[in-house]
Amino acid sequence: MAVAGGNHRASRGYEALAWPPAQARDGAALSTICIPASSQGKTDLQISDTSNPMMTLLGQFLSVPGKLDLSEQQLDNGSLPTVASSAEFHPEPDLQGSTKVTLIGLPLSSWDIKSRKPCNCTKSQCLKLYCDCFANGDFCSNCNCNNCYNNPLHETERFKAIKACLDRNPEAFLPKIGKGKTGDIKPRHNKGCNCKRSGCLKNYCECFEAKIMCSSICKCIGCKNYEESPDRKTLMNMPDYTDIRNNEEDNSMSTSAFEMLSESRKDSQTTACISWDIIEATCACLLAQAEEAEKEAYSICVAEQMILEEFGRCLSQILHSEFKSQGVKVE
DNA sequence: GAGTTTGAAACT
DNA sequence: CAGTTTCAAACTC
Repeated sequence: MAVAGGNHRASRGYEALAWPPAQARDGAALSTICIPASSQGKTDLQISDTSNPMMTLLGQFLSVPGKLDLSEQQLDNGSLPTVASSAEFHPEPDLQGSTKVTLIGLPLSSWDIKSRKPCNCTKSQCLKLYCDCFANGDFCSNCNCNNCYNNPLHETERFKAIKACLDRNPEAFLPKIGKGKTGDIKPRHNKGCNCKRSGCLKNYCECFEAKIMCSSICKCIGCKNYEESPDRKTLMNMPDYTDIRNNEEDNSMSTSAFEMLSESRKDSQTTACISWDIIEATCACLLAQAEEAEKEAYSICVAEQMILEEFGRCLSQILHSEFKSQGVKVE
């Protein structure tokens, strides 16, 4: 997910969105976002400040169950609503362990779901991207990890870790496998791999692991993971690799989950969905701003402005991701 | 199951 | 930004 933070503050679109509005800077209470649960698992947001075009726009884009109420007091004392503890946060019953969307609200591909395995982290506390659970935006569940902080009992630490990851890389939680350039049929790794010794024909290679070819953006050395590679063809003829061949057939029909989602979203205009992890990450960013303001002993007014500005950046990034996934160019 | 290899992520 | 270290998964024996 591309929630803004750190060096990402001058993000594209932020200025154009003109957030926060002037009237929100003079000590007014923070806007409240109420997200009523629905039997279908999602519904439109109810925005308390409907006179605010940004909030209205948010309401059009966000569609999640539960209720998230960001009050001034909560931000002041750091008691942001959390999945585990907040009396004002009512998640769906299957929130944990069965999240089927990524941090930017995209459904997990079949590959993502299939690859969901218990982690074995020992040193990272499951709060770094080394941990697949954390990287996928999930809590650890039925894992074999030690000293795990990637759970509802350590949400403060988890928020901070998410914030730190997003500061380093605003796209840290975006799916690694994307659609590629406009017009491309097959998916490709968004960053490309950097393999040196595996020939990109072992699961060490993220491209190979995702059952896709390496592309021009890969920086691999001695790559054998390309269409006409003899080594790759030999490998594909081995019995254990039937699923890779099937995956290629799927790709050739241009029906990846990612593309299907994009197409369905185009049809539905502005309907979209974000995960709890987006909300968590956004809260983490807001909390960080509140903590910074407190640390610097800023006035409540300034603190509110900082938080609102951060909120605006988060919204900007969420919308950017949304536009990007729908193929809408926003500059 | 233990040890080794690998490359992404994190750090300097 | 490049080089180094850390980390956990993949792999080998």
